[in-house]
Amino acid sequence: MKQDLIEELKKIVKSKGLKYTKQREIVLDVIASSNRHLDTDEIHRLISDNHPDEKIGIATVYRSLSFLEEVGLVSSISIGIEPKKYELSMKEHHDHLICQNCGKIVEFCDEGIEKSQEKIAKKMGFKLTSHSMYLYGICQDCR
Amino acid sequence: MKQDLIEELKKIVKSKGLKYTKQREIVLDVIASSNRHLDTDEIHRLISDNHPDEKIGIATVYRSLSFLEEVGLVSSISIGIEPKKYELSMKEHHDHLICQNCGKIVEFCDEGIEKSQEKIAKKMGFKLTSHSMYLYGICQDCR
DNA sequence: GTGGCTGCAAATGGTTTGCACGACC
DNA sequence: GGTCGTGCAAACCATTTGCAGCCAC
Repeated sequence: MKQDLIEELKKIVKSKGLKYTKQREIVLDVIASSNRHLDTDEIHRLISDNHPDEKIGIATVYRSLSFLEEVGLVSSISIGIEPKKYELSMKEHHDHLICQNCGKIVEFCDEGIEKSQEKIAKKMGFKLTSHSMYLYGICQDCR
Repeated sequence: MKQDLIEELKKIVKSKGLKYTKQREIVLDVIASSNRHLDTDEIHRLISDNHPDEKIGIATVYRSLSFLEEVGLVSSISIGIEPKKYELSMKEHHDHLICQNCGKIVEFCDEGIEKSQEKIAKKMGFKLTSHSMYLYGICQDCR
């Protein structure tokens, strides 16, 4: 599955007449390998940890993240005072529950909600392409 | 309703032993008066427009926004490269359908989805306070 | 070979902070 | 009167950018 992502990246890069680089692959790999949402700093740190042989400048991390987000492989979001966090966007679809106190993000997927969304879109004459949903609240640990 | 917010703000401020100031009221008022999500710049600009008599430094805008967010009167979010945007968190709830072609935004509210959200939150141990949902697609006129 | 990409360091610009004055309780 | 809040400008710092060398194609 991580391999699929890399193939996807290669395809995108080629179709745009751009270059495939180890750096872009590593940034994507780090995000794909994490089961959490990562902020820029964590991503940079994880690269040093997981790929000690490679040296990737912070500027390249930023450039890669922008690139990956622009082509739709990753997406980012920032809630309240939390720093911007990145995650894979091709990951099986999911929505988010966010604790307003500790910033914890829990992912979930609900068939019923997906169906309702389609129904509403149709009623309004929209052809849906994607969506994002964020539920805010206080998690068990913070109450 | 805007009056209710101001009362709420006065109560919060008093309960914390802090001071009630015109500036905090104006920042809250500007956000409450808008039907869109506003970024910091727009908020600062709107203050100059709607309250030409008052001069509020940008630093105060930031401090007021942090304060209002901290006490839960407003909330902020940033998705992708979009700048951080603020909105009332107590506002009557609604969701959004956005046309990716012409930018049209249609608001709606669906009872079924709200119910499903509550159900999920409960299952995950969250106490919900609010949520935001954005459906992206192409509207009838643009097809 | 050539254009895009990287690393470095400098520049940028949005956000925060220190301080003295003014406003609120 | 004593604090807290504000305005201003300087400080900060995460992010972006310019440039020379490097690498993928």
